[in-house]
This record gives sequence, structure tokens and C-alpha cells, in this order.
Amino acid sequence: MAEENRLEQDRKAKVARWRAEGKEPYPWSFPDRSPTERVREACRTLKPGEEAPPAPPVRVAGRLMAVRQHGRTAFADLEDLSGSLQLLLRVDELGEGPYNGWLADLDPGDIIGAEGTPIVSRRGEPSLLVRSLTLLAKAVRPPPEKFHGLQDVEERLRRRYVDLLSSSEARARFRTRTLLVREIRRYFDDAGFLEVETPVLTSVAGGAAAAPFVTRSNYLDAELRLRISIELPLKRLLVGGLERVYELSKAFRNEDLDSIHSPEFTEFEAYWAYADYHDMRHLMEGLFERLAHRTLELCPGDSVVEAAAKRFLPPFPTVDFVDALEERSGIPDLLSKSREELRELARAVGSTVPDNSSNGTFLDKLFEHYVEPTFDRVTFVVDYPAATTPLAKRHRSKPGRVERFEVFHPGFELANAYTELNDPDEQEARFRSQLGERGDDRYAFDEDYVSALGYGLPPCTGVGFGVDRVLMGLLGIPSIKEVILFPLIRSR
RNA sequence: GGGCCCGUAGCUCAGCUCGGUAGAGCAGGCGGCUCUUAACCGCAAGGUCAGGGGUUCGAAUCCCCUCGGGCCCGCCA
Repeated sequence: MAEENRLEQDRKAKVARWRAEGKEPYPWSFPDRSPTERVREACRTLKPGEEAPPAPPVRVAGRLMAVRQHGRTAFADLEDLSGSLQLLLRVDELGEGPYNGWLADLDPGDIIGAEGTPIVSRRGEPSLLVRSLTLLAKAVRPPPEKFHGLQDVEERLRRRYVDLLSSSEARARFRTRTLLVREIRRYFDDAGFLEVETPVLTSVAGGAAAAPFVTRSNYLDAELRLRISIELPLKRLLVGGLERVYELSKAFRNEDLDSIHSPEFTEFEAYWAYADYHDMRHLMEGLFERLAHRTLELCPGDSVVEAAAKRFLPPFPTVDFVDALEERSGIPDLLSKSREELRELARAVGSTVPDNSSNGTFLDKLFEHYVEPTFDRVTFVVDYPAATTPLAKRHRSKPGRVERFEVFHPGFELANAYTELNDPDEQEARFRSQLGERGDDRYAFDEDYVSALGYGLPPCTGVGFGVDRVLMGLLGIPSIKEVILFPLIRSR
């Protein structure tokens, strides 16, 4: 750290010198600024060495990334969100004193503004022939090395801003994320859904089996839990008559963190009255197709993204949960097996889940082992055994099954949907049997939700998916931390 | 919870096997250069080798512990 101080001291000395000369190193604004893209465009009609005809000067602003000094000429690279632009500084244009002053005072990392004329260098590089410069914010800390950038994974996550400022690829990735999230909203808006906001702070965290984060309200003098899903409040809204609703925001699970799980993640859920899981499947297929096309549009020429996004284009393979499992494992009549038999089968494939786990858990483990590894693109798995799913409606024609589909991506689960259970008595019975089965606090009994169903939940379908995982899939990024701007990391 | 790997200058990395005064490039300082783009050339400077303990005449290097991170497995949706 002593050395960092030396480097910072050099830069702070420049700030002090600047102030001593009566100049402001952190001015308030830089009006009439154009993206550097405009200069690159203006240069397209120019020949190497040619300067644009006299016109009002262009003003650009961004971060100074590099300076190549050549005696009485200097080149500098300025980056803004639209890209990189070379600045051409000449004694002839700036005058001897200012020219030398600027080169002495500027460092890579500084935020500067420049005003000048588009010009193409003799070597053909689109540039701005600078008439005047403005320091907009002095960087007293040096940026990472210009060629390799910030490589250390931990540093990239802890100080994402440094990752972003030194890597246009990182900026592009997160910009793409935002545009794809916007596309998800647009798709459901266009389909007539209302975006709503329901509480993150709740007294009962329900709708999924996961450990919640627990916190306190001083005013209420009560324990609160951060939500683990958005399912139950959204279905209450269908009871209230909102018919089509979705929410896209954070959910929290107090569980392990790995390449596909983040304790704080972005959840999307939608509920649709008077429709069933077949309708939802069509809706989701349309969403994936649209997102795939948008992704390809946003990342042209990126072969990793191209291969990844194409897995989200139809046709989507469909797999019947039970048929596929029986076929792959060679085990017949799985639905009539006893819990003991299923447990032994699960043990045989290496599962170590507790003995008192449900039939559904053992079936899930078998599916995970025999069927999931065979997926090589986005695949719909349909008609789950009833034992695996507490909130879904029983299948209208297949006994022992529920009307549910899950969407799988090679390597992880993407989405989960069903025709929703709307019978209040059956819902109450299933909540109770879950409590008895697991006997821990991972399942909450939401009495008010059962009461809401008592007022009449229209027949409906719902879906939920992890937005971060969909983005991982579309962009071909193997770690969830690389699609989250500031992933949770242990404090230092 | 189990296993493997990583932490050296602001940044990117050598050095660790086989213990002997801590190295390079970039960035920063000084000097030179009017078309470079990882600019180039010369000079000088820059270190709590993640932290602590041990072995040793001597530890970045060998051993133990701790902290932080990554990957795999398990568990968890």
C-alpha cells in the first residue's frame, strides 16, 4: 500500500498544481457533448491525412486510456460507452505551453473532454484533431494495465467498476444484460400482462423450498424474512382480478453460492388467469425465440454467443418426465414403486439425500442422474410425478402426475411452470403433508394464502425463471457471477 | 461438508521442483522524438512475496495454522 501511495501522490501532486494555477480539476459539467461514435462516422468520408472541412467543432468526453507521445505530436485514446477514439494533439494547434502542460498533467484513467475537428491520421485511424482539452475528473488511482486489464477474478467481482472501466467487453456484456431484461418486460407487456411489485419483506417466505434470510423490523418488533419466490403474492393478485401479472425483481435464498446459484438473484414470475400450462408453454417458447434473436442482434460476430443463443431457438425437444426416466434407466413402473424402493434406486446412483426424503426427491435424483445429462439444448420436460410438486394442479388425464413443465438448459434448470392448484382444501392438505414430511422450517404454511384461495382463484397457469440463468444460457457464460454486476462476496 | 488449485510492485506475470542479496513488461518520474495505436529509445526509481507460526546459519521457496478467491464433488432449488 505504501507504493500505491507513491503513485497516488504523483497524481495528487498534479491535482494540487492544477488548483494552484486556479484551475478546477473536478468541474461541474461538460455541455454539448457528442458520443465518440459521431466522430468515427464523420471520418468515414475522409481520406488518410485529411481533415474535415471547417464546421462547428465536435465535443467528446470520456476516459483517457493511453497516451503515445511523439515529441511535438501526441496520440491519446479516449473511451466512452460508444467506443474508443484517438485524439491527435499537436503543438501547432494547442501552442507550446498548453501542449506541454497537458502532457505533463494528464494520466491514463483521467476523465477528460476534448473539442476539435474530425481527422483521419496518415495511418488511417479516425481521430479528433484537438483544439482544446478540459479535465473533467482527475483519476488519482491508476487504472489496470492497458493491455491485459484486470485479470484477478476476485478483484473483478469486488471492484466491478474497475473491471468495467478497463474492459469494453465487460461493459458490453452488462449493457446486453439490461437490453435483454428490457426485452423480457416488453414481451410480457405486449402479451397484456401488468408488471406489479409485491413485498420483499415478508413474515412468511413461501412458494419454494429454500432457507430465507431473516431480519427484523424495529417498528413492528417482529422477525421478517426476505422472499424466496414471488409465487404466492402474485396468485393473490389473480384472486383480486388482475388476470395477467408479472414481476421481475430480486429474490433471496440463504443457500450456498456456486456457479449457478447466487443468494441474491433476479427472479421473473408471471401468472395468467383462464389459461393452462399448454398456453404457458407456447408463451415461453415465444419468449425464448425472441430473446435468442435479440441476443444475436446485440452480439454480432460473437461465436460463443451465437452458439449459445441458437440453443434457444425452436424446435424445442419435449421429454415426458416418467417416460424418459423409465426409458433411460431401464426401470419400469416407477410411479408404483414404494419409498424404500425409490430410495435404494437413488442410493444406487450415488445420491446421499436423507432417508426420510419424499418419493419426489428420490425421483428427482434419478432424473438428474439418468436424463438431465442427455440435454444438449433448451428442452421442455413435462408432466411430473405429483410427488415432486406441491403447488401444481393434478394432471387432467395422466394419473399420479401434475400439469407441470420445467425448462432445462445443458448444465442447469431454467424455468418451472404449471397449471396452478386452485382448490383451497387440497392446497391446505398439501401444505400440511409437506410440514409433516420434512419437519423443518424450510416449508412455510401460509394460512392467508389458503384463505385467499377460498375467495376463488380462477383457473390459471404460472411460470418462474431465474433471469440470471437465462442470460448465462443466452450469452454462453458459465458463471452466474459474471452476469451479476456486484455478486455477493465475503467482505475482506 | 470433502478434494484440488491460486494469492509476489498500482496492473499483467516470472522466480518456488533443487532454500543463498526479489525480476520483467505496463503505468508513474526524468530525457529524446511531428503519424503512433500493446508506439519506440535511454536513465533512474518502485516490494509487509495475503497474514501468523515453525524448520534452518539463511525461507517468496520447505512444514503447520488462519484469511480471501477459483474449480470439482456433495447438499440445497
